Amino acid sequence: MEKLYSIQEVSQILGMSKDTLRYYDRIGIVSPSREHNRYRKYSRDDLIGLMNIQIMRYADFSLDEIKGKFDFHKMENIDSAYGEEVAVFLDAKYAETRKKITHLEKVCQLLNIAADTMRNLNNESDQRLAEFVRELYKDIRKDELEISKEGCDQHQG
Amino acid sequence: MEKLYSIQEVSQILGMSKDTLRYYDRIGIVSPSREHNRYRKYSRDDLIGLMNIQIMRYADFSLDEIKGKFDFHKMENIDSAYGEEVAVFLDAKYAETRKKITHLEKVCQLLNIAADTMRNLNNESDQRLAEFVRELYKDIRKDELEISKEGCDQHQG
DNA sequence: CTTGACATTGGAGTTAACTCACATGATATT
DNA sequence: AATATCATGTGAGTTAACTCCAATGTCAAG
Repeated sequence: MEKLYSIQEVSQILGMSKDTLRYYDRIGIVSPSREHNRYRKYSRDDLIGLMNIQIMRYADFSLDEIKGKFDFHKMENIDSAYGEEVAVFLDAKYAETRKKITHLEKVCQLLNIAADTMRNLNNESDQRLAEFVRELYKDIRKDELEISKEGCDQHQG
Repeated sequence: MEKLYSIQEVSQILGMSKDTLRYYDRIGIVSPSREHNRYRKYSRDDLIGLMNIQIMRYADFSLDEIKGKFDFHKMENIDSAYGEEVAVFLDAKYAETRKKITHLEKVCQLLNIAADTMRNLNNESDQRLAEFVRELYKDIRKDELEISKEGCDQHQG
């Protein structure tokens, strides 16, 4: 018979608060078995599930996504169709993440130029900042328009 | 006399909702002058302020940060001490942003390996994923510990 | 049998940056 | 005057992922 862990033990082992563990139970993400006294008892599999969730959260998956796509009861019997479905999902997340990186790279450039401008206040750096911001602003507006094309019925009140 | 813009015009020109503009007024970020009928009338300076805010939001500054550090009334008379203060602030934001990028690069790697694993289910890719996750998990826990060292009194319920 | 440390639940509070609903007032057109 | 379209302020709702609280139950030790 395998060892079962109390909520306190799991909290310490995995570094998540007891409230979070109870929350995950509530929303059906990891629901451990119970003792006769209704205390939660986490199995080794529960711990592994929780660790997987920590990884997914690190990878910026929402709890909804985790619940929808990575139900580990489904995962037991993986057929290749389901495998491919998940792979496609991961690909999409990858693309999304790359986009975020591109965005943040631009932000870094902006911050760099702006700090420089604040440090040595001359026309040259001023111009450079202004130019960069102009370019950026075009991008921002372009993104906005794309969004309102897809989602429709924004900003027209 | 310069042209003044109604809230509707500003909304269309800058692509922000009227509610957002009213919200910014409420919290004192951009508060335009009023007509006798209490309608908001945005000056050219107000528009520039709003565009600056759009840029800052793009750069992931919170409205609080914007309000605190980039009050454009202060900005009028920039002394070099204030300039340096802002520059330091921008530097910190830069470092923070670089950290985020590093994080997202790891996420990309993870997603890549995971998708690969889901596509061709063999021991090799399995191992690679497991290994990568192990490394990642160390990092995650390391970060957590650092946070609870700084902020103190977390996770010990 | 009381004390203390643990556990349970349900529900409310937190955060940021909006977003919406509503009752009402102003302006322009028919 | 009626209508349509704009504006106003206030307060409440939204979102995700917790986080906190209060009332209560369980259990081991002294």
